[in-house]
Amino acid sequence: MDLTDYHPQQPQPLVHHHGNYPEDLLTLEGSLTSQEFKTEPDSRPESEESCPICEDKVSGYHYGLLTCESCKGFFKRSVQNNKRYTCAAQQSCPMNLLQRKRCPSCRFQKCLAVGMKREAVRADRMRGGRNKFGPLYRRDRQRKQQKVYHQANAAPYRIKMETTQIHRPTAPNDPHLMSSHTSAPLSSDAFQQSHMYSSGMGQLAAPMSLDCTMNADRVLTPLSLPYPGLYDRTFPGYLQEKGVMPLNYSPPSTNYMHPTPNNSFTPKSTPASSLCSTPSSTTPLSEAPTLTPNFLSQLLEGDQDESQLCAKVLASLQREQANRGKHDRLNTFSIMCKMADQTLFGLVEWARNSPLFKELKVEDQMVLLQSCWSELLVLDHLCRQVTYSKEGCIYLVTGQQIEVSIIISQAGVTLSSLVSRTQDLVSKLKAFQLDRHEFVCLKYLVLFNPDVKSVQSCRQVEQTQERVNRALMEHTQQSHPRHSDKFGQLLLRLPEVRSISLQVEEYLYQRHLLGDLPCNSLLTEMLHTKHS
DNA sequence: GACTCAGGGCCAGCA
DNA sequence: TGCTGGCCCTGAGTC
Repeated sequence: MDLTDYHPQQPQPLVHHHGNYPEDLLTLEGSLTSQEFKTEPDSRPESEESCPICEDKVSGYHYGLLTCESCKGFFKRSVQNNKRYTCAAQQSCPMNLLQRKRCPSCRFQKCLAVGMKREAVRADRMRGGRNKFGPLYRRDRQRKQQKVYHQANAAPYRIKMETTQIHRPTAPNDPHLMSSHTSAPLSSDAFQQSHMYSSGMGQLAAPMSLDCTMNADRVLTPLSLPYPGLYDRTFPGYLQEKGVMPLNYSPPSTNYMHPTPNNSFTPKSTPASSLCSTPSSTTPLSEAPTLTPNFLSQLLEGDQDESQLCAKVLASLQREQANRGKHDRLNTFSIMCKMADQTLFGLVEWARNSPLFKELKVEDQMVLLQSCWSELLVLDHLCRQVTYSKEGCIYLVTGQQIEVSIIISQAGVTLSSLVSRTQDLVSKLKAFQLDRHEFVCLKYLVLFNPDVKSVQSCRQVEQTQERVNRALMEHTQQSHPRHSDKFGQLLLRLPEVRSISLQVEEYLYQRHLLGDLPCNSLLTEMLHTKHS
């Protein structure tokens, strides 16, 4: 599937799926009865794993993940020869061992979607040696080993969530899960055992055919968290996902309404691709001409593709689920972490691919990213809300919306205030008609922070920040000449972003200390680095 | 220094 | 003729 040519109007699932994704991973059909992920639990050893692209036998780690030899070669040739494929069909061709040759476009897009990395293909074509993804591969292996261990040890503590969902008055195919289900009485399900979910998220989760299990750590974890639900406030998307998107998560395919960037709702469109879609006259994103188009274009270059991120998250969750037994699914908090982790990976990738960022020393790159990762995550969430969310709702990276009022009504004091705080920020940014240029500038301003300790090329960082600052100022002046204060107003929002992000970090760190965070995640590494 | 393993190259087979 | 995919080579990292 060629994402650049993606047609949102096509009647596709919420998240366009690639090839042979299990149908019910992506639809809500039979959510109560088909909660079980149809993919067979995969307990096979790594060597027998199937390629995430074509299901052929995996031959090792290639360009970022375990793939077969054939997809390795295909990906290498495609990148090296700078191939531009076009899909003759609907950019959703099935991809398996027999059909992988039929559509190189969809094959290549699937390679990217599941996480193969262009940058792992060496530009200098040097042979041999190890690549820079060594730690990533190690982490992946550790995670797999952990899964095996987990499967062997966690079973006795599991509490199936389905038992409490069975009685929910939930229309399985109802796309408006959040709104139509959130009013359902909160079952006394295992959610409530969790401080994480105690603020009503279980309720939100339930309608989404939550099939999460309670792992040993969840059951045994003390309920007294210093910041219950903070994560939810700051990452409402993830919060919803934790209920909304268990690994057998099935985005509604039939009636689900995908918002277009102008906040209207269009049935069955794909919001994910719209971030990078051609700006329309009604779209706040990317609509304004700029005084510094080249520089702004440079900033926008390599900006994350929402649809790819979406597909990546789904693919990652699917793989995770496939590697687990059906009684050993990730709990919702783990799913949230997984999503945050994937989003973070995307943000790190975005930064590392940025020409401006590449100019910095690697040490400086690391220090800067370690300093601002949580702010980038918050900004990412805010942008998603400004771009796609319906009034009074929170938009998930998975394309679904959840009513804020429901969260607040069920949440504790801290959570409620945080949700309100985040939503206030969203409202302000919406009022400013924050466009994509401005959003990217804010990300760069956060990233290029010369005040970060131990940055060696402080001057360089400062100059870049000033440059972005100027570009943002000029852009806001041109795009909103009547709103002369917009530039200043946007900058004034950054401290609030910072504040929220710090609370998120604090919350996550507390959960980490309680052993709730998945090991070997980028998220954990970032938290560790900052607290060490 | 041997081993590991991931990226690159080669080339027969195929459409 | 160009693409595919299996096999082998290479060399940085690890033990």
